[in-house]
Amino acid sequence: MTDPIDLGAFLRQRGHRLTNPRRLVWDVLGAARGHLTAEQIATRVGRRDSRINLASIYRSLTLFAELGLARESILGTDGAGRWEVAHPDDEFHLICGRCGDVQHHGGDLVEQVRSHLGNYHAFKAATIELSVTGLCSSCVV
Amino acid sequence: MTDPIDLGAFLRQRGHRLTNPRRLVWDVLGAARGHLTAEQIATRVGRRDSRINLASIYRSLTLFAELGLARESILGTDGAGRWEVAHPDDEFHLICGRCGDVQHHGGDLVEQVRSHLGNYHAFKAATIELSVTGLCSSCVV
DNA sequence: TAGTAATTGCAAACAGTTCGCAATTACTAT
DNA sequence: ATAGTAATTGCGAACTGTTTGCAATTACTA
Repeated sequence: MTDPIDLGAFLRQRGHRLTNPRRLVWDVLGAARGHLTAEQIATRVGRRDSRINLASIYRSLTLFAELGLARESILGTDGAGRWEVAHPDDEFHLICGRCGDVQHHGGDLVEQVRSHLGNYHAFKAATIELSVTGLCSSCVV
Repeated sequence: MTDPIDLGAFLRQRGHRLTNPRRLVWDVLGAARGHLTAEQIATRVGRRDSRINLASIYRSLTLFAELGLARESILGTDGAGRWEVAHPDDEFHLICGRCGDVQHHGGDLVEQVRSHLGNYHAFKAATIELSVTGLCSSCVV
């Protein structure tokens, strides 16, 4: 649980408005424990206000990403973007090939990767997208 | 440079046929130094035989992937798949945010990641997709 | 060389996302 | 509280990347 942000103030400070679509998308994103596709977000938002359009979901997500509030990653090869509340960069994704679930993991792994890149490859990493497909502990049987 | 494969024999052994689209896609893929989108492959194949359809490019690529000859990865957020000749899993991608180029790198980094996952997360990794966005040495200035 | 099943080209379908525009709405300054 | 104004929405239509159905073609086998 990170600090609850005052979304209205945050947006207004940057010249944006707090609207219903944005509030609901933000709520859904915050309540989700994992990654959500735009479609999933739309469904959950729609349960609360069915008038909200899919295009507005995308627009909200794009805005949140620009403001650093949310994050998109392309996980797996199904071509759909998954969204989540922005988290520090030092996390990676474990995608179970059987149950399809996406787990987050923190720790020093990504930091190791970052220093390796700097030391051996003279590459200044901005974002590190580390996605691993495999079998999670409950599926490996 | 890996061993030049006899594509015809390889395919026939597995009950497939060597066709013009497949040969040309394979040639293009082998001649490319980096990742190619399906569109790029289609353009290059088209220079050699303009009758070849985009759908056949996709079908060839899909087949090659199933047979382990080629590999798709979703790099960046533009949503387009990039294809390349299959390489051992222990490589990672450095995507330069300025010049847009994609570099391959081998080494022990991916192996470190794999063992970390096994040791600390009980996760049996199948494919490791490690993509890093940042600034490459010539762009970091 | 003929037979047959795999493969192609084409066009149409599809999924996910973006865009143009008129109608609406949140905020600002009275 | 209210009116004004620019940001934002909903809608549908466009767009990109990819897949699919099907008749015509083609590579392999015998």
